Amino acid sequence: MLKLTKKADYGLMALKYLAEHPETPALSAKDIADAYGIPAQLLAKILQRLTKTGLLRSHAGMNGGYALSRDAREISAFEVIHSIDGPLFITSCTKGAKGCDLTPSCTIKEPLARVNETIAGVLKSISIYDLADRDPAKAAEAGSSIGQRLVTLTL
Amino acid sequence: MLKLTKKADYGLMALKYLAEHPETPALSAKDIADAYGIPAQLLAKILQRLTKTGLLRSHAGMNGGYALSRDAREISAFEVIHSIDGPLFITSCTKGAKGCDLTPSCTIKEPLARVNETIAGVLKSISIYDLADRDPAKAAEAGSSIGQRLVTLTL
DNA sequence: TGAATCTCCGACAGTTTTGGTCGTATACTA
DNA sequence: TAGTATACGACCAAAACTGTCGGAGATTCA
Ligand code: FES
Ligand code: FES
Repeated sequence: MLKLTKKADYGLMALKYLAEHPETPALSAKDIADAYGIPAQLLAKILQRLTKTGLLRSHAGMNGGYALSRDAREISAFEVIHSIDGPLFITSCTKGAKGCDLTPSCTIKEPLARVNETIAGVLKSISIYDLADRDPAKAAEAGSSIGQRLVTLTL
Repeated sequence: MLKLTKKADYGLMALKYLAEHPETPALSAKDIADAYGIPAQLLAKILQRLTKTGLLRSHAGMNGGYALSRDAREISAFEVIHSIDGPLFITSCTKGAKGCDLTPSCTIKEPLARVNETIAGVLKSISIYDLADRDPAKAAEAGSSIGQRLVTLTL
């Protein structure tokens, strides 16, 4: 139904939270989970996956936790979603592993792949920083035009 | 996982097929299903839904079947997907019925809604006609630049 | 040393969503 | 009236998603 999983949602929330607390050296999974009221163990697993893909840096032991491995501006929503939900593909037949059974007959795939790319492009153009709360003052100062991105779809 | 359902896929295929056969007054669900090798009964249900939402016109009885209710250029992929998969979109908490349980804490929803809108825009800018096979000659003549759409994302 | 805190990781059950089937009622044509 | 085709709802099986548990390793601090 073209919606991202709750896990990816949680992951984005967590990264956003980390981006909003750059001063702290690390935040534990429980800290973040409590902040949003989401299952701690589940979030832990999500953060672990994000660590494995290099978006986060982890530190065990007391006062340990997770921290962004790069600047929030350098982490795209696409990377997060991709890390958690795996390769992102619109077409129900994931071309990755094995082609769809009815690949020969279906000629719809190619144009949809373009759409897919476009959506990926949109997601790639959004960084965690974009998601994080800006100063209300800043938002007011800039009026409504906080940011704009142009995406081209070639079909 | 951000992928559209097989049903929507089937629906798009079927419409594309209808768009490619404008001469025939109507095509039965079985005809189309056979052409692509997809379950006939399932496709029938899909076409019925598309009929109910006004994208198709149906006709029972012998030599009956389905036909596009408008020009293929006037039917967007968005409409098809929306008809089949229901009000779609990104955020795991469907704002439609009832807000998510943790709506207050989650500040990530608004920016994602913009992304959502952008994707919807992409889908809306694509018509069944765009999906249908063009004459190979035509494609060659026009070179690679068959069509381009611009989508703006405001965040 | 050892207790406390935290990450790491696989396995597992409960629920929801999908994909697909069946049976039947209805509409239209010849 | 027989044959074809849509309309619709109930139903089921398989897959995906969400969330939980239990244990194993790191790290810090007393
Ligand atoms: S559905 Fe698999 S190739 Fe189109
Ligand atoms: S997950 Fe429900 S409001 Fe964000």
